Amino acid sequence: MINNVILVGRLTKDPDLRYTADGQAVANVTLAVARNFKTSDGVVETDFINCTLWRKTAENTANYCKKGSVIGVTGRIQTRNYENETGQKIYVTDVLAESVKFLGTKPQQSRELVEN
Amino acid sequence: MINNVILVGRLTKDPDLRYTADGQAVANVTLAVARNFKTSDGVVETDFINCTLWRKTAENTANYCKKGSVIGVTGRIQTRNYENETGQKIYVTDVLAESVKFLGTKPQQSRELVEN
Amino acid sequence: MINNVILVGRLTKDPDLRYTADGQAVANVTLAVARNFKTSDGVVETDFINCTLWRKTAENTANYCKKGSVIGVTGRIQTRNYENETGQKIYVTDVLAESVKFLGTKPQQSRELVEN
Amino acid sequence: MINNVILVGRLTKDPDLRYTADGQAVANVTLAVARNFKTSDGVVETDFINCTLWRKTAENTANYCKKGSVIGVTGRIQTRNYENETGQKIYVTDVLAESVKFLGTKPQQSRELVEN
DNA sequence: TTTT
DNA sequence: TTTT
Repeated sequence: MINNVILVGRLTKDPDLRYTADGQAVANVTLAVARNFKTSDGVVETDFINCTLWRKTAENTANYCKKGSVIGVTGRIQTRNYENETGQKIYVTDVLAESVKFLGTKPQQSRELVEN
Repeated sequence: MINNVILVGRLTKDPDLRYTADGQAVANVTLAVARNFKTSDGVVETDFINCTLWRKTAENTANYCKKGSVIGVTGRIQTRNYENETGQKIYVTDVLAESVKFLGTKPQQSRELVEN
Repeated sequence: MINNVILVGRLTKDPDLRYTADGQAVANVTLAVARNFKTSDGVVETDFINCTLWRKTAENTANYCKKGSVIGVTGRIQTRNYENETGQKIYVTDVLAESVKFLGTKPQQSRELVEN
Repeated sequence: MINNVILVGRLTKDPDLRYTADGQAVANVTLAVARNFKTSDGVVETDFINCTLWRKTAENTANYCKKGSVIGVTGRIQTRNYENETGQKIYVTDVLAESVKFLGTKPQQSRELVEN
């Protein structure tokens, strides 16, 4: 079945790189992605999307990107759930990155050129 | 910023259609999307992805689709959070559908034709 | 740079499988993809999109699909150009498939559930 | 049927803005999109993808972008054909833009962070 | 709360 | 836990 995601957004903090027990690099980042439309009272909201990166992609992103960096991510949505300490079921959704592209770090004035 | 999702999967239950106070139709569905790869022990896992549909898209999907229907969804990831009764912060991620395509209901033998 | 395509459409003819001089399987297919909107005079038009498949993807698609099959393709747009016999420059654009998913063969009543 | 494209690339020249007989703005641009992989002899090739923009999207892109600008485009592939003066059938494929996002103009050091 |  |  098809499951494809493409994001361009800004890192909310430095990538958090770790290694699994068997030595696989893994990093988690959160992308702030401003919406292209406003609420009824004119506010631009932002979605905060968690992404999981593996291996070289994780290491390279940790090396080249930091809080505020603009990156493009392609990947797929993944879901899982677990029970927390209090026995409550917690549902987790994030994006498993297949590729990451570094798009810059400057106070970049990205600008929406569409109107429908 | 860019935020695009494309999914093809199966409804885990009948669409749940409601109306907001001001009369907007809204439906929630969950798509079961089998992964295209197996775990290290050969299991095909499935992601369960919640989608929110509005207006005509919500009504049409509720009319034409049911548990087991295969649909294609394009849209964007949205996130929000709230505090539950016990004061715990709950993070919610789902897909805001922009279009929905009905792709059939049969015991459809979808088959992956890729190998990398 | 980012270049991602997702298509669901119908094969206009049986896949055409060949092998390169060094034994790589390659297949060309054309996908008929009906548009989700009508012309000003109410006609639904169709785009005919050429796709190139390689290796296992080519062989599996040739084995499992035929004229009329509905498939999903993810991949990227590629362009090239050459001069024909009369010295005229010919520009060619097609989709390099990264994955192909077989979605059925029946006279499938795919139905658009969106309206904006 | 599904037909979705997402591109991030660089304008090969200034947008070419025109108006149809009935006053609709339309612009054509070509995006240079470097591939994320090399040929067998280590060359990074580039695809040159024609895009058609309409109305506000056309006008805004013509106003804010120029040769070298990096933009993100979402849209769909469209195909058409015609006979040229010599009676030869010419097939044309381009991307009908649904949204355009301006991502900067600097000699932007976009960098691929993936490896597969 | 999960579909075939 | 949120970026500019």
